[in-house]
Amino acid sequence: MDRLKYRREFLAAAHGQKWATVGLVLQSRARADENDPRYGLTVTRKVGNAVVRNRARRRLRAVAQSLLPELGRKGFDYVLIGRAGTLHRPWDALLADFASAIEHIHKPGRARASSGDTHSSSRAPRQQERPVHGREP
RNA sequence: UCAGAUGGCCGGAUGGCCGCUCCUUGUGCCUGCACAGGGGGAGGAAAGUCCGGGCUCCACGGAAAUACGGUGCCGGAUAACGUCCGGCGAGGGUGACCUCAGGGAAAGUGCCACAGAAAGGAAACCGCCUGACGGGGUGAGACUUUCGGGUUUCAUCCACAGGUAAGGGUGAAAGGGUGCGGCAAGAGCGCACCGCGCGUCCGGUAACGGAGGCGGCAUGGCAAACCCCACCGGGAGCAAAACCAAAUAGGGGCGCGGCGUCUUCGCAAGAAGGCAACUCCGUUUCCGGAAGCGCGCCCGGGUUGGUUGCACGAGGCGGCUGGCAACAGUCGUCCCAGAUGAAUGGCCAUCGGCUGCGUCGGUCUUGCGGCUGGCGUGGACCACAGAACCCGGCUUACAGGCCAUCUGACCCU
Repeated sequence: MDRLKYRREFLAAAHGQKWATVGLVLQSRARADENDPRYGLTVTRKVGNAVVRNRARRRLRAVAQSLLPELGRKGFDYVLIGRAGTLHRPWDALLADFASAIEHIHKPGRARASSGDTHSSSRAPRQQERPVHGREP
């Protein structure tokens, strides 16, 4: 599974759908293709020192690698953001956090952007999905 | 046994399931990737980025000076250091041992708050002492008297003039300290010892130490105030730097072509021919050149991606030799992280540790309670902390534990 590597990809995801839970914050963006889902990780200095940030990032990576193949949709980028609760959240609860977050993001009533249809998403005025396409070459 | 001192070391373990990265071997459509087997994969501080180097680029005639910055007892170690080792001196501790920004204050300038009389070529606030033929007050005595007093002597107080740094008081610090003599009272005024300074001899590579001599106290403290002296230092940093590949707007260079207009052919694109030259320069024309234009090529720079730099090194471990040691030499052996939105792990179980509670013992104590051991049980419990070019240090953080040597008490033999 590919990971996000460039700053502009993270910025694009930050403008997409977003859902926060106790253990993590999930952001997503619909790409204009039908490739496998990708993920990126973000843990800011606010969470703690380098050791704490590394541990939080590894837990989030394990979450993404275990659940994303079945829950992630093709053509989507997901960014998992660590928070203070990521470190001591029980493992099952952390998995449940991710599952509920991805469910909320793809819920049909929330935004039609979740359908993966890029043309309808550009017409939807709820979220700033449009600059994503403008930025992509 | 208890309390310490110094030095060194470790800093969770085992298993299962699922993953990451690098190397290597094999197979496969062998470019790139996939699969399988094997192997490596965070620290003592990886941290702070405070010093010193290697390496890279830039600058530079060797270098020196000025400025600026740093270092500062002596000797040694080292690639180098502000580091380390061994000494010296001063201070602290019963001791093992620890601490020290430890050059120069008779080169100069400056500062020494508050308090205090005075803070630096001394100074008289209190105190102590002396003074008369003199001034004032009080008391006592003597003489005299017209009984109001007067004269005079002594003591004492005040004022005055001087002497005095021993004492008090102020202060971080008051111009050597202690003792004896001396003196009106005092004072290095004299003497002895200590301190200080100067030179001699001895020991030591030296810092420095020791002995004896002279001086007779002059030279207060602060240099982490300026400063002086000695020594060291060019600047920036791996996001350094080199290379490759793309796609670009603009820049520079080279080469070629060309400009306007008319006619003919052609739907057009364009072709052929004639006439002729917009701006600048060579005074003008001719002619030539240059720039503006187009095309092609090249150069350099920036952006993005990739590769190198980049892990065989002032390398680790062990032995021997030299040295008190830091360390050096030599022999053997080993290859030991290499990520880049950043790998080195996620989850579970068992053990271990820590800690709270309960309970049962042991021991010390009058007791409260302390120490220690067993069992049960609980705990988002598990120190500080994550390589980023690499080394040598320093500093800071750190649950718990181990080892060695040494010191001081107490007990036993």
